[in-house]
Amino acid sequence: MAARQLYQSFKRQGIQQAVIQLMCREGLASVTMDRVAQEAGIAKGTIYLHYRDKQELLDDVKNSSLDPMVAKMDEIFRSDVPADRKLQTYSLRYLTYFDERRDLFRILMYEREVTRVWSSRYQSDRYRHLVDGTTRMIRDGIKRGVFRDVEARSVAAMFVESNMAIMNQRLLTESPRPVEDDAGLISELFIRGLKKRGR
Amino acid sequence: MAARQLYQSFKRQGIQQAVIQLMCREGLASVTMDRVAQEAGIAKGTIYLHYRDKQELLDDVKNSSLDPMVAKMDEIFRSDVPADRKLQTYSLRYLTYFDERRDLFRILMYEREVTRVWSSRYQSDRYRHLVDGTTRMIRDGIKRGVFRDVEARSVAAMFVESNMAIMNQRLLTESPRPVEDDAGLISELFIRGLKKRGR
Amino acid sequence: MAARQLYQSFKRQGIQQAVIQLMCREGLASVTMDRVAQEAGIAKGTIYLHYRDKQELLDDVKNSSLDPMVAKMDEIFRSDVPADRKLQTYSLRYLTYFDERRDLFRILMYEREVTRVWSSRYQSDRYRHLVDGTTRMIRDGIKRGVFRDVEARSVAAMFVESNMAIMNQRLLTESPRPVEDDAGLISELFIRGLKKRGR
Amino acid sequence: MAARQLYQSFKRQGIQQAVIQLMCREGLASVTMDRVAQEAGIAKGTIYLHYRDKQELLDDVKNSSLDPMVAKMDEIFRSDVPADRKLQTYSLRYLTYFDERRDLFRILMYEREVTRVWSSRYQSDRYRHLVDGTTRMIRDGIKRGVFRDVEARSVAAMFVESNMAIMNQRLLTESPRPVEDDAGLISELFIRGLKKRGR
DNA sequence: AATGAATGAGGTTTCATTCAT
DNA sequence: CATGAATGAAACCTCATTCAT
Repeated sequence: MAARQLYQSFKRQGIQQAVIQLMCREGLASVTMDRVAQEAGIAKGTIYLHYRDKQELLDDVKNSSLDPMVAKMDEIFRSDVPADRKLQTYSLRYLTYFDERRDLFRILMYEREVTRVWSSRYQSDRYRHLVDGTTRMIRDGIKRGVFRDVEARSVAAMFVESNMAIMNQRLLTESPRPVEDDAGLISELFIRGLKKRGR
Repeated sequence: MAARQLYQSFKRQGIQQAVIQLMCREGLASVTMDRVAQEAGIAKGTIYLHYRDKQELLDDVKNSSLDPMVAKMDEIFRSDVPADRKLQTYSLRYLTYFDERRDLFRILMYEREVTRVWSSRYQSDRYRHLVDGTTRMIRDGIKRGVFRDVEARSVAAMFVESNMAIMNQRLLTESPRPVEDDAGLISELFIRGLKKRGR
Repeated sequence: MAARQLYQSFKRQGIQQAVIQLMCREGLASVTMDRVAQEAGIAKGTIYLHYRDKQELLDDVKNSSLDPMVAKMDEIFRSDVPADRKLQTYSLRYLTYFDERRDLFRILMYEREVTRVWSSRYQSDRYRHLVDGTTRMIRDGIKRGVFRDVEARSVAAMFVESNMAIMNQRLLTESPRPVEDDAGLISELFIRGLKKRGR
Repeated sequence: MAARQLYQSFKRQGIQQAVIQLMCREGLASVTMDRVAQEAGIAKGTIYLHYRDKQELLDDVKNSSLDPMVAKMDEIFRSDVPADRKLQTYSLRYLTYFDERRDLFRILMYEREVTRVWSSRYQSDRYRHLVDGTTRMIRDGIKRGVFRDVEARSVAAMFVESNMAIMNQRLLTESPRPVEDDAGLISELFIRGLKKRGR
């Protein structure tokens, strides 16, 4: 049984890899079930043994590409450091994650044909999860007197989006400046903005 | 001559309306050239007298929906008020614009099939235009001693994206709180973050 | 009345010219009624005042391009010189005619898209006319004892086609040899082939 | 493997047959991918498993109809008989080939809409191949003293085209005379024309 | 006589999905 | 489990022709 699961998982990974290769090499327009099967070295019908339909496959690729990032952020949320330190770490790890997968995400996010794959990030569980974690983080900062009293959820959304903004700018820049600089810029701005007056 | 232009423009509006109706009612997947023609009450071929192809039509819908917003922001950039005041006005007008077209944009931005219509907003002229204007605004604030010395372009990107973030949150919320509250939140955060120390 | 006719004829020439320009410049695929009207500087509907439909227009272009050639050959048929001399003149004038319109006919005859315009040359009146004239010419030669007794019509067909063959070879050759050489080759071959034994 | 190939070939033949049936019965205008599929009793999409596009299908029909003829002529070129005898055999076999497929070629060659299928025969490999073979044949005849010294290539082109001319005349004639007569006429003409003087 | 906007039938091609082997 | 040939709905686009002005 466990063996079965493992095998399934292994097969799915091969198919996902094929999709990613194809997307990176030729754009989403080339990601047809035919081409995916060909690239994965299996028959077209076999894909349907692992995925109900194409959408499920693409969603799986999406999730597999971003879940590790969310896990990394979760680690930060759970870590035992001051809230302002967490903000700094979040920005640094977030930007670094996309930096290390530049080739994949540059295509995933900007190729015109790809965009449709992504359901709006704003209503996605993943986005909400990041905002939720950040919200708790900020509330914790407020409770501990590190931050002043603000509407935590809205600020969290802005923080998450600001990191996205810079991540996007970096992906679009041929040679972005050191990741530490950008991460520092974001976190400093928010830390200042959240600082209690007179402190 | 002018009459011809006017007529053309009138016809194009009718087609755009058909696209918007269709998108709102049934999602972008239903926006086929056949359906658009049917909805507009004209023949399929007639659309092609006004638009070279489907992409051009969709782009036109996109532009017609957002250009007025950009124009509004431009007014702010050109206005003669202090930079911090401009930030406040930007947020208020920006959020209000989308509030007033909730029905259109809720669908334009979240229907899975629609997304592809939008070339990535991060590399679009419109996005760049907003960031450019905001950058000049911030630089002006720095020069006049209203803001401390920061990397204006990055902060501008964050400000623009933060407004997008809140706009998105509002669209997704059934009954969002007063637009003034959210606008105030964003601008206050950035004004604080940009304030000169000791001031 | 005569003025009306003249005007009609003038208009038709303009349209024909447009077709020829278009075919030479962009290939038959670009010869749509829209483009023809545009090229001729008139409205699309106006073409239909002069031609029942597109086929009639194309046929007119075809005829206008080849009728002068047939007329030239007719002159030869009617001329008062020995049959063998006529064969020589036919070849020379025929090849020269196409030489002088190389640009037009190279496209008219070899561009894949153009071919369909031509109804088979073998059943065309023009082809038959040439074969008929040549047949009479050969029969005359036989009657006058210049040629031996052969099935005139078949030989005529071969002669006409042989001239076509060489014409085609010349059109396809970048720098064909002197037209006199090729014309001489054809006529000499047939004159020999038709010569009475022992002569 | 061999079985797969055989099956593919079998399927393609079915599709070709459908095209031919359709062309013969209703003209090329009726040869749409829809009708072909219907006639072949398969789905439209299935055709595209065998042919990249319509052009490839039509080319295949063309080639399959004419390749056997070229093969027959090649046999003659390779045979070990005197050059003048080869000319006779060429004409006889050539005319016979088209006689036996009268129904197909009468439509393939004269239906107005069909013509476009044929890229100009003058620049086609097939035409060149025939002219090449005939050229070698004539050169051989010259070398062996059967023919006088002529520009072999031009004469070959004329011979090939003359056979075409008669073939065409026969297709257009309801009841052509015996094929031996026409074949004899052509070969005799050329043999005489190529004969060394005084022989 | 001239215009040119409107028509809409008709064409080619793609590709996710199924199912018999 | 795996295969891959077959399907057929559906999409986009063209362009000859008409007709009200």
